[in-house]
Amino acid sequence: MYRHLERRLTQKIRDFLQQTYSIELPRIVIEQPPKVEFGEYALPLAFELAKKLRKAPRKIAEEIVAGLGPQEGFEKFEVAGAGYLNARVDREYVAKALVEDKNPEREKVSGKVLVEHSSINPNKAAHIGHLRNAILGDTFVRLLRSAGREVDVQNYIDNTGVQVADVVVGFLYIEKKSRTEIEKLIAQPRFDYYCWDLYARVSQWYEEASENKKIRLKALHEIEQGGNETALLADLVSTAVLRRHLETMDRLDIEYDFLPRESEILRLHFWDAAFTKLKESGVLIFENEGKNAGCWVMRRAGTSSTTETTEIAEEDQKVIVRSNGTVGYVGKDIAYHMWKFGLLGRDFHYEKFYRYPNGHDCWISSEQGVPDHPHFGNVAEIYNVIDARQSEAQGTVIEALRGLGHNEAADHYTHFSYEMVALTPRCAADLGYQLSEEDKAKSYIEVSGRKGFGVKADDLLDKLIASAKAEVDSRHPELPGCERENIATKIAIGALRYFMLKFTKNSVIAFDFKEALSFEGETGPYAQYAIVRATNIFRKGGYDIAEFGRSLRSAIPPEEFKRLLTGENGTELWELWLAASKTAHVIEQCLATSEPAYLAKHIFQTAQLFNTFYHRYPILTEAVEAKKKFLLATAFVVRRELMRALAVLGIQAPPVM
RNA sequence: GGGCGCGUAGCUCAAGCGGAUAGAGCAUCGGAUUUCUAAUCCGAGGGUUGCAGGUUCAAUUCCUGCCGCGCCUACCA
Repeated sequence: MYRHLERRLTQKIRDFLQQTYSIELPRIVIEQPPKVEFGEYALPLAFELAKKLRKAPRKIAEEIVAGLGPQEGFEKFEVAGAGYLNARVDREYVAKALVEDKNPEREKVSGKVLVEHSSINPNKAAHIGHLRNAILGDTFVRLLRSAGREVDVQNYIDNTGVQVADVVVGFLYIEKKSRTEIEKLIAQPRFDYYCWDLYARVSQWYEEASENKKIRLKALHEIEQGGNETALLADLVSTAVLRRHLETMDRLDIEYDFLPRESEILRLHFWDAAFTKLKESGVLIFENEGKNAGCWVMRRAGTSSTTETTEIAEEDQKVIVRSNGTVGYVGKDIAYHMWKFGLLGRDFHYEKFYRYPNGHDCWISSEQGVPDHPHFGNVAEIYNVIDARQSEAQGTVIEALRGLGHNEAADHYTHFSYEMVALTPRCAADLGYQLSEEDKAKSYIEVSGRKGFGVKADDLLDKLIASAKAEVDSRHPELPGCERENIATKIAIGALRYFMLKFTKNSVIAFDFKEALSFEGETGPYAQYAIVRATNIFRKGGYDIAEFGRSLRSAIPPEEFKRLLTGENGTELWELWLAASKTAHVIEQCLATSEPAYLAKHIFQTAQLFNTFYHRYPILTEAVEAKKKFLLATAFVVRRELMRALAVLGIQAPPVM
């Protein structure tokens, strides 16, 4: 509703400026006044116009106010401060629309969106850094879907890289395990934990003797080649770990539609198709001299050519194809992204891989595939949720697309970049790691899978559930065990997802158990609790919520809204209604800036307002029937909007807390 | 060396492409008719927004220079 009125206001001002001054402003800035007493929208446009019109800002604002005339949904316009144009909405109008829950139809944006997130190396358990990626990605998917976009979710699996090779080397050369023994291990719960430790040991083992590193290289080649025992084991291990990753993410209600694997990119020769096009278009250049002699190189993203020649300075070169003819990671990524946009002329084969409890199937790439499958790829727009360290590589892929002449694809390629999750020195010490003096002085320490240094996703989730469970047990001993477990799980997910979303993307999260395990203050459970409180009001009062919602349209006469939402107390209540009206507006803002944190903040603020309201107004004991109805309507609308917004963050409120 | 990002309360973070008195949570201290469950609420203290200039009616925000920190900068993936 808020968003709807804002658009209307923008249009109105545009028309007015055009008619009165024949001025067209490229952008009409609309802000929110610091206090609701000043109105709901503030426009500083008079300051901007002052120079053009050679008049005092205040004077201009006065002219605009005088000339605007009435507008549906608005009460009035006024001049404030040195020349702000403030708009007051018609509170009755907004409240009525909220009660009726009619959403003004938005313009449909067509074209499929592809979001790639998670992309965890399938060689060890997922850790908190992966959680941030997956939660950000999944939330962005939910934001897009709530805005009516059609979205495919992909999780890229690098199953032929060194990291998988390392674990296979560990099984074969350190533990000397047979295939049957490995299969037995896979059948055990949390095979990914086993690999976590083994991976750390292998990394150590490489340091011990240089010939060990040669074994690694041999294993890597065998895996890339395929059709041998090492490759078979790599597939066995990586598939098992991948399955574990899907299970872990499923605990957080994160699902994928398709898992493209590097093994198919290799074996279906995606690179060959891309290589031809890249050579033809001159994106790739064969280097004859210098340290990169014999390689196919391209210009690194962010470096600009100083001369008009095709030569690239050596330090600006990015090797795509090595002198031995093998292609590196970026090259495969270019081919993969050409496929995403339907520009490669090749496709994967597909088969089903994982079925979620709700019946949704997750597909995986394969060499053979099944005849009947959904179509992936060939989309209009893509978002890659990949951490900030990869921004140069991402930029290089975009530049390659541009070089191939696919500017439109490049324009619709978004690197959804975010910063890493690190550990506070205290947290690292709690986990039992020896810290150097240098590390202790740092504000945070980077996690390292290679060193086995980090917090595993499942461990964190287990801890959160246990901690929530203890609280639920003491509060609701009367409930059956499975229900308490259910509630604790919802609270744990709420806490974890909110924790990962409340920071803006480009701030490094210094992870700390105390903060992450907190259920008080700015946390997911705080917002869930507000919803539970609203639910309790209806339950205790003997109302059926759904039925109450249906009866609401006719229950309160419009003039009652006007009366109860004005005056000093009314304005306080109005702030809550106003917050509830902003869901669509905030979602739109999150999408425009690729920043889910705005929605998290908004939910928290709304929950805060609700809790204040809850304390100030005892509803069920309210003697005046009309006022009671209105207060119930307030609780109903806020509850509905909070649930809606939390659902977009992938958080559900439990029935009781 | 070059590129990108960051520096805001004791701590962790906000602040809508420059806007009105820079806001939250945690921590600390002091309070809340035993109520629609306190996973809550109210209040207090705490700031020269790293430093120095510049642009502007207006700078935490933009520009320049310093200081400090992080990441990237492999014929590894």
